[in-house]
Amino acid sequence: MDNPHHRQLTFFLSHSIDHTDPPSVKEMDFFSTSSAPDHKNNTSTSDTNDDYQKRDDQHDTHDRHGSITADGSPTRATDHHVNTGLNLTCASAGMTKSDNSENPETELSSLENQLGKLQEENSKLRSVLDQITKNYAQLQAQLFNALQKQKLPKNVETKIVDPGASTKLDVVNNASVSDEKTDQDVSVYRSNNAEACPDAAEDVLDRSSSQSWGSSKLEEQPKTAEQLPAEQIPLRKARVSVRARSEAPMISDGCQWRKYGQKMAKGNPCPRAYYRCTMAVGCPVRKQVQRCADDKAVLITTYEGNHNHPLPPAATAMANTTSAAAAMLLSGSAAPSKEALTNSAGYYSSSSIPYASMATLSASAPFPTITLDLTQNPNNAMQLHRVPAGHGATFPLPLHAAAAGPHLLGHPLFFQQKLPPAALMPLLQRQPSSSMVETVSAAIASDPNFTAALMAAISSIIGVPRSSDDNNNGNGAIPGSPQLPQSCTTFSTN
DNA sequence: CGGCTTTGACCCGCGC
DNA sequence: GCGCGGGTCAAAGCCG
Repeated sequence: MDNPHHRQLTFFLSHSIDHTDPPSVKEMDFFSTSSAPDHKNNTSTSDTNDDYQKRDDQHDTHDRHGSITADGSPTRATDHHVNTGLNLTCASAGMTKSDNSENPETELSSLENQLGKLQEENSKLRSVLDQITKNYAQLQAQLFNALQKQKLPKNVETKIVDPGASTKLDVVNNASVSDEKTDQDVSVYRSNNAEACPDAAEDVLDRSSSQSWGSSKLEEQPKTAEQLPAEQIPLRKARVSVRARSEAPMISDGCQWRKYGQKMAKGNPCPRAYYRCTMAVGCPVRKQVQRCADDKAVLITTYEGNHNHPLPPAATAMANTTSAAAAMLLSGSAAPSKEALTNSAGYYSSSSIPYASMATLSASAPFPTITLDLTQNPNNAMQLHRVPAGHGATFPLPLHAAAAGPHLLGHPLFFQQKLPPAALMPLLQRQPSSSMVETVSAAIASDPNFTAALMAAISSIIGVPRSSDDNNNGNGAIPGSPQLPQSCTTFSTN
């Protein structure tokens, strides 16, 4: 459990921050079980936007630095619901019981002193974050320019896209030989993405790379009236669905939505609501919100399209998350290797793969859909959600075979229908009404394997072994950074 | 009054 | 061709 984060921490320190004197003690505290009580017990329900924003900011900071013991606000630390896997705690380094036992005044001043130091450190980290944000914006612009150049000749673009798609199909075929529907499903998938709409895949990727969630307006090239429809239509062929437990009628993802329709879906007593983004005129992003027929506590939110405007920080995490998922879906890099597939073909037969991911392709799926299932708690993550036979084939599609700790690792990615998994859910379960943004981002951020897979996806798309320079929320573009939410923005949901 | 929700109608794709 | 279901439109109403 700790290892992945330690790796993240180490990586970050070695690449981005000017730590003249690495605060090893503080880092130790982060992962120290003794000083980091299980924050699963934190059950704060205050979830105002303000709180959310704070946590979001804080979370970003943790994701990036992993070495923040506190941000100067112990209460915020305790309010932090997101299981980042860092065992974050408000306990300060060196604050032991023995220290508190005598000389209350001395102790108080000591605490204040420590608090001041923590606040100072926090401000430093924030300034670092600001710098990273700026760097990110620059890199994003550069990436966009590079992608634009790369896309110009269509055949070249196709060249980039097709290998990924074929790889994916091959992988699927090999991984699901036991399912007779596989070929059919694959064919459907292929037709949906290549034959029926030859430009769909590349368009999707185009959009993904140029119109990602939260992408800056600076990146938005003026589009002609003819270009827009051509881009948008294929774009909406791919979707990212997020399943989460929530009592709220709609998860708060930081965006502004306007409801434009509601329908009763067949087979589900709960109506499906249709929303479109209203944060910018003409934003093509839409989402569907519907409760799961089987479990009404589960809210299924399906995102479609890419924002054509900057997103507020609170919205970028979700955007990044869905972008990453979509990127993996579209790039065909979700499955790193056939070997990996083979190894996990037993559906989590080994407990050494706590949260293996899997994917399904459905013949009934009108478009490729990737589902982030956040409804599973770690204890259930091993359970396999088999897609009903009538819904298509299910193939294990491990995004990572590495064992993750019993926390937030593993992101079940389902291609249409559910792909169970993951370990993200305990958070939402504890705070059903809270935003998913932090949960999702925390989970993904905590999974270097997912990030690695994403990196592969990105590489397959742009043909450059680049890691993470795209982050709409201005998250630091730390090359090779395992913090997925900070790295996947460019290749977004469709 | 502007923005949002509601809701019935309409369009379109798909399967039979 | 027809029916069904998903998705969208747009008028009407509501609300701050």
